[in-house]
Amino acid sequence: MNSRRAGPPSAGKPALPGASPWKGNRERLRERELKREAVIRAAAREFNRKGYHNTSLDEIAARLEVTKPTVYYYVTSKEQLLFECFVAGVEQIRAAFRDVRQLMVPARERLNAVLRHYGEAVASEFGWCMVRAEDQDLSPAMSRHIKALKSEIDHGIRRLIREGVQDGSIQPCDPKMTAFALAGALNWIAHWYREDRSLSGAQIAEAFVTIFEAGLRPRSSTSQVGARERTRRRARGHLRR
Amino acid sequence: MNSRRAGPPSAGKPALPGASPWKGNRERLRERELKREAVIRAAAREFNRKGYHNTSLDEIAARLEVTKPTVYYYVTSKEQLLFECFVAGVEQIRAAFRDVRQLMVPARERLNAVLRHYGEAVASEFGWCMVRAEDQDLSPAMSRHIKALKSEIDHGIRRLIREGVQDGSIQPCDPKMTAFALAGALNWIAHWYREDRSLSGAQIAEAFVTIFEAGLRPRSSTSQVGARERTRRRARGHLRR
DNA sequence: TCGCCTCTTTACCGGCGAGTAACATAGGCT
DNA sequence: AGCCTATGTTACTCGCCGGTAAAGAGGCGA
Repeated sequence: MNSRRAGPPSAGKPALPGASPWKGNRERLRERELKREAVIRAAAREFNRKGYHNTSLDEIAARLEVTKPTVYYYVTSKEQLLFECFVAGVEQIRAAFRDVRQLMVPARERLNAVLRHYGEAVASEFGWCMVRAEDQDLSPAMSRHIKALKSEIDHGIRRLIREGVQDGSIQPCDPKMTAFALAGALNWIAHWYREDRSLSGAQIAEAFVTIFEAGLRPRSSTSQVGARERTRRRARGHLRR
Repeated sequence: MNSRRAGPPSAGKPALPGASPWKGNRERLRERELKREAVIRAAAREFNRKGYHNTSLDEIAARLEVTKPTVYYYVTSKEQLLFECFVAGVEQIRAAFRDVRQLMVPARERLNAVLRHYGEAVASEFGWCMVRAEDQDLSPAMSRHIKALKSEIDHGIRRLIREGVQDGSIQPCDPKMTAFALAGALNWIAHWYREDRSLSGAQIAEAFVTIFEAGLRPRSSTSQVGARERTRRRARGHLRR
């Protein structure tokens, strides 16, 4: 799957490990990797702007001011390009799960931390690719791979929810549906965030976490609520746009 | 935009309005409309299964056991097909807003009613098309049209939220972000619902409404919560899949 | 100076799929 | 019969785009 060409072609030199024969080699591999990443980021940006199917490799190449075969020098196919973008996005979220594991706080707060990272990842440049990488667009092998990664994240969220219900920090609820609701709300950010960038990814994530925590129904802190709800007759023509 | 061919070709008969000259005409127009709808539904199903770009008009035609030009007899382009699917889905939601307008209940309950319909619409056969109709895939004219409809729904939700905050039935919150969160969670149903159909659309919508209402943080009804949160050290290797 | 390796280009192929032209069939209406 | 309209079909066009072959261009070691 990972198709970096293997190291020295066959026999470069008898090694001499410390001081380098193959002097500039390290340097070159580094540059190569940088270019490869540039290709992937350029692809992510174009996919984000115009969608996977509406973006041609010629366009991606043009953005980088090179030609299509150059792009193919760094990746093997358009599909792989999408896949790499997806992985780049998902990796941020996996990292969030790892970070959070050692926090000694109630599960709800660990969940919140993950959701914040999640939201930021979705708002990042790879967000669209991560969220919208469709199994339908990919070969069976890649499709399986992507599904596995998505499922891992989904189950990570469900686990945190379950733990939260157990330790009392989360309202009893159906972990599966709740995970779908949370992830869905956050995933959807990718759809509207490019139009409306008035807030940063972190701000949005924070706002969402607040909403998730509180819920719509007023908290009883302000006396009993049900009684205070005033049913008003709405004026006609109120629904005009 | 609406391209039904206009009524009688030019001069059919001098009218005679009661008993019909043009006898079977009514009948035929009706059948025509049925076929047209069948085309749109077939398209919706295929788009749902394989995505817009991965579905060819030949495939849609094959599903109907006709040929591509027949499809073109009923619609003018693939784009229009997507658009009609979109409208079919959105119309269900607009209807929900209309229905709810005359309910004499707190805004939160009106919002919930809309969200239930919304969720069912997304889980319906047109859900995917409605949610995923991308401006990027459409001509500027259609794109504007779709954006307007989406925006109408978005603002409808925001309005209900604002009203709920005012009448005290909804927790004070940012209407815009809250609307995005709610709509996003529901929209996302379209992504996972075709894989996992263990629940009906209505059941899912109901579950989501419950989650939105309650929020994650436990309600204080069960004594003061913060104190009960037990911080547990998680065992190593807990994150294994 | 020569050969080799890395990177990039120019110039092409092949196929898929949207959309169309033109012809075929069926069922009235006159 | 003869015609007209509605409905489908067969058989095509044509542009786009993913992917590739093959040929430079520069650098570096020998």
